[in-house]
Order: sequence, then structure tokens, then C-alpha cells
Amino acid sequence: MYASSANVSERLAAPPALAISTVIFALRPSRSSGRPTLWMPLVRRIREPFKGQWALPGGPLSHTESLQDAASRNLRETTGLAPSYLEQLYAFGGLHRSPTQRVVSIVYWALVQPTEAALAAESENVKWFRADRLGELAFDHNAIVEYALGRLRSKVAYSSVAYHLLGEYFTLAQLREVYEAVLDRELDPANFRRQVKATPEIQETDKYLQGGKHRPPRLYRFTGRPGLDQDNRSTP
Amino acid sequence: MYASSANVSERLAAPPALAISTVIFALRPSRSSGRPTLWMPLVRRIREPFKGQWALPGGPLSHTESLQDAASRNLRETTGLAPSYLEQLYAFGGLHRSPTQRVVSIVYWALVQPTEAALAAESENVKWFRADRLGELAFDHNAIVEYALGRLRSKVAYSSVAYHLLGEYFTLAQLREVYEAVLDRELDPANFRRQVKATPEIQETDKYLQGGKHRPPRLYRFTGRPGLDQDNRSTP
DNA sequence: ACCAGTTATAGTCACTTTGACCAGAACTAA
DNA sequence: TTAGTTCTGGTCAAAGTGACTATAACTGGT
Repeated sequence: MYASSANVSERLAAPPALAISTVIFALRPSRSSGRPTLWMPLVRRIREPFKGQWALPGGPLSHTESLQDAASRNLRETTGLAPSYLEQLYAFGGLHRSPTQRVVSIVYWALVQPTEAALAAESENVKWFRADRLGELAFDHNAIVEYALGRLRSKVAYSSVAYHLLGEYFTLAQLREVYEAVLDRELDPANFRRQVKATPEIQETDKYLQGGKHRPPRLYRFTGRPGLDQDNRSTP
Repeated sequence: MYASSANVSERLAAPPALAISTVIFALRPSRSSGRPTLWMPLVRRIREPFKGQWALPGGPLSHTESLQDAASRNLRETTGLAPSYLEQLYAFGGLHRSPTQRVVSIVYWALVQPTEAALAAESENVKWFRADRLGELAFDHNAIVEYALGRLRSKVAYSSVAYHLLGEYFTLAQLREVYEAVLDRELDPANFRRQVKATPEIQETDKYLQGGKHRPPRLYRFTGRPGLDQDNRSTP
């Protein structure tokens, strides 16, 4: 790495290091209640600083890729995941984020669908955690995750990102559980249904989810934009 | 600068350059109508690339300052302004933003009060432009300004940033003119008044604006947070 | 002193949205 | 067949919003 072999004065002369990291959200059933909850993959640091601690997936920025491509590649390399939604979160550039060098991290956040998330590679150094039960992470990554959670909550409330946490077909109850998991409060099923059915991006299908213990609910699908970052189309 | 004295292979090996830029908004009376409109200061490029063209104020990131401090300093140095609001906008990192080297720009946006803006230094190389009548700017700065305008509009609509474009005391008509200038549409005075008076951050004073040609309007003040970036307090 | 002109401010009314709640429909399990 | 559960459509009151009307309060001119 850049600074690891340099002495103090060389480190001060060098430009700040630039890194890309990603906060990845996916739904998994809670062990206790079985209801969907937010989980995220973390990677174990194999070097100092913070060796052995868990951290957000990330890495340096290559010269031949855009910021978003770098985030996307990083996500794929570390977790094997392809996100259904990817958006820039924030650039973190505090002076003492890393004890060994000055690092500016441009952080993205991603949503992946449950089918993808289920077959995500887990290993000694890649593991999934409940977003509300992370331990102490490396660097300032706890603060970054909190910030990302805040963004996810506000975006779920006013835009239609929640669909990117689900597969192509879903019931309104499943969709409601997503909202409940993210917003951390219960929603009235009838009122929720009314609001969702008022949004034009929701399409009613002829299919029903069979196999449940009760009345089979109708399946819906989301017909909005493909989710991959409408922002960045205008912001290279 | 880093790459200007390097050859092609050295340039490719070097890490991407990191720059801080700022989009600065202030209100000034329009020449034609006299009503307040959005203006912003730009600086003239004195080197290649884009020598002679207008660009956003910006510069490299020093090692001893945070991203926000860098934006703040830059703003002060180039225009002499102290912002009343400052927030990170976006990190732009497309591959071909600059023809000579790979540059990642972390862009901030700022609001300054009219009293400040009035005594801002203008010179051969620093000039104010109407935000809706910029010429062709250097790099991708036109796109960045458009993005900043979008952010300003949406933030004005749902949060209380508009106050940072005004002084301490203001009439509701002045506040409405700010909203009209930013949102670019007329608002009903009575309904606007009703909404503003419903927000707890607005304080009615005993003072009235004298000297007008008509009934003197009451002065109000904004008692919300000091505007300097509540975001960054939690995001170092 | 009065009036015309203009803005400030309060209020009305219809319409929409939202939260709380109720009730029947449709299925499964026993 | 019945009990249990969820799905689904509906009502109702409260709150918010846009369009509009009317009065209050000032200035400037006659």
C-alpha cells in the first residue's frame, strides 16, 4: 500500500488516499421471530490497522473505472453479489479516520434481492450480520452504517427503493414487512394496501401465492425503473 | 501540479487527484425585474485545461483539514465569503472529467446571506453570474451546477434551508420571494403565510419593516439550528 | 382631509390525504 | 362443518392543501 512503507514525512507529503466502500443491505429472516430483518455482509481485516476486526467491504479506486463501477466491482469481488440498487452515500474525509494515514472514503450503499443474498458466499473472512446488532467495527464504520441506515429509512419513506429488497413477485404483506423492518414500526395492513395501490408503479398480477396456511394473497410486481442509480446517469 | 510535469505512464500510475469544489448560492435582485434571483460566484481558470473559462471555486485538499474545512477555506479564499449553510453535495469521479488527469471532485454547496454577498470581492478573475444564465463552464461544472440546483430545490421544498439565504429579520413576502426564486413558480401569499406560521422554527417579532410604499409588514426571524451542516456533525 | 392604490393578513370552502377502525371474503387445519 | 387466520374492501373523522374572498393598514396624490 501507499503509506505502509513510508516514513512520517513522506506520508504527510503524499496525497490523501482515496478508497471506495459499500454498505450492503439485504433481507433475511430473523432467527428468533422469522420475520424479515436487515442484514449486511462484512469482511474481516487481514492487516493492520484493526486487524481481525470486521469492516465494510472496500478497496482502492482503479484508474479505469468510475466510482460507481468501483463500488460495484468491490461488492462482487468480496461478496459475490450483484446489487439491484446502488447509490452514492457520502464522502467521509475526517482527519483521523485511520491511525496510519489520511484516507478519504467515498461510500456507496446497495440493496440486494433475497435470492441473491441467499447464495452469497460466506467464509472465514466474509460474514453476515444483523444491521442492528453489529459489534464494534473497524475505523469509523459504525458511524457510516448508522448514516446509511438513516438514508435507507428516509428513502424508503419517500421513494420506492423498498422494492429492490424483494424479488420480482411479492405480496403486499411481504412488502409491508419490508417497510416494517426498515422503519422499525408496525403499519396498518389495510392503510398500507391503500397507499401502495395508489402508486402507479405497482402492477397487480393474476398470480397468487399458494402454500400458505390461509387465504392466498395476490402477487404484485414493481414496474418502476431498474433501480440501478438514476442519480449517476446525470452525475458522472 | 501533480500530473503536469509527468509523462503518460507516470500519470497512469499516480493515484487519482482529489479536489474540493463548492457551488455557492446567494440572492441578488434581478437587473430586469428587481426581484431576488439566484446568483453564484465563479472563478476564471488561469491555466490549462480550460484556461480562460469560468469554473467553480475549488482546489486541492490539504492534509490538515477536513473536507468541510477545505470547502469553507476555499470559499473564503476565492470569494471572501463566509457561508451560512454548507453541505456536501456529491463526489464526482467520472473517468474523463479532466482531459489531462483523473480527478475526483468532492463538491459542496453553500448558501450565503445577502449582506455577505453584497460585499463579496469581485475582480478580473472572480465574477457573479445568474444561476440560470451561466455560459459554458470548464470541465463538467455545468452538470454539477444543475445537480446542485436540483438539490437546493428539493431541500427548500422539504426542509428549512431557505432562511439561510436571508438575513436575521425578514418579512413573509421576502421569504416567499425566496421560495419563488428557487422553485421558479408563484406561490399564493395567503397559503404560504399559513404554512410558514405553522412551523415552530419561525418567530414573530414586534418589529415592522418601515419605508415601504404600503402597509408595513411584520418582521420574523428563524430560530432553527445555525445552518452550518448538521449532517457533518455525525459524519466526520 | 379624503380617496385611490397596494400590500398585509385573516378567513372560508371544497377537495385530498391519513390514521383508526370495522366487516366480509377466502383460504387452511382439525 | 367449524374455528382460526389473513386478505381485502370499506367507512369515518381529523388534518392538510389549493383556490379564493374580504378586510386591515399603510402611502401618495389631490
